[in-house]
Amino acid sequence: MTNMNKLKIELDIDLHNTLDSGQSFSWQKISNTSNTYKGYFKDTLITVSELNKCLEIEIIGGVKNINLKSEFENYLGRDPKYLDGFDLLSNDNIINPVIKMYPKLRILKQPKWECIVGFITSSCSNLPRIKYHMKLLRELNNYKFPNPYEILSIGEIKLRELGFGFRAPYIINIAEKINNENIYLDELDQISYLKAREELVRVKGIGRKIADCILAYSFDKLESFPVDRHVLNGLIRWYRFPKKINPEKASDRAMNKWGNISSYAQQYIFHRQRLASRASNWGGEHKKFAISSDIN
DNA sequence: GTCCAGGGTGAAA
DNA sequence: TTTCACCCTGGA
Repeated sequence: MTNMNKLKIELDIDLHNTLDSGQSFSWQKISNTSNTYKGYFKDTLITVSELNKCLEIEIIGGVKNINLKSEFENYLGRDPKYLDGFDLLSNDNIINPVIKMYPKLRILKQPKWECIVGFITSSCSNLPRIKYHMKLLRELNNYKFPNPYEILSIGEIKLRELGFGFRAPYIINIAEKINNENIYLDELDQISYLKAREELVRVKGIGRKIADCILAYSFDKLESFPVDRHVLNGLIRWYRFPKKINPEKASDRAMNKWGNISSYAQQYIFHRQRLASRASNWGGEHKKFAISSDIN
């Protein structure tokens, strides 16, 4: 007898570094030893397991009338190896070893609204806390992620009670905008990266970094190069960007270098920087990356 | 107990 | 261009 709630997808993907390292705030590893993640995909509660060159998905709860296979496959984005300009990355001394280490890392195409709320929430916070806040929003709304209208009825005061702090009015603000302009998100999808970014940055609470994250991780605009403090340090350290360059200028410069594959360049640099700092926290060197191009 | 930083942003100096 | 407040939490 087969379990109707289980299905397989023939994709070879690094779940940990794709689902659970900063792009998305929906996933929780179910145990330290497994390679299984649990979370809501749209409003369907599932577990995803990384098996030998394929994924096994099980529906646990929530909305069930969904074409999970094709929608989840779309969510997982595209294999970067086949994207235009990938050789720019594999020929890069700094990035090449990271690709070798994380060959199955992907950039997601997340549901837009949830991604927007997530990254506004991320400002000056940390991963566990962001995930906790996003979970609270679902719990408040019968385990469906509240749409803009529902966010408005929750209201700023309640959001502050939940711990969103200074981010609460920002979330209300964009909920109002989207609630008033029904097609806003679809329009952003249609226009160029640059126009979409200009539009997002006009919204109070969304600056350059958050706009870039949203465009890269849910709008499939891979020209985007989000610069946070880790990536900024990486660019300065490995690419000799000026020591006092500001994040926006650094992002411009990086986009200029990596063009339409910038978001992947950013992910690899992010992972490299994280590993390097983790290694130094252990008091050791990161041997795998101790190559001649490593400056200082 | 105090201090500080955590994938930022916006307003004022 | 630089500085600072904004919420809240956990660790030093």
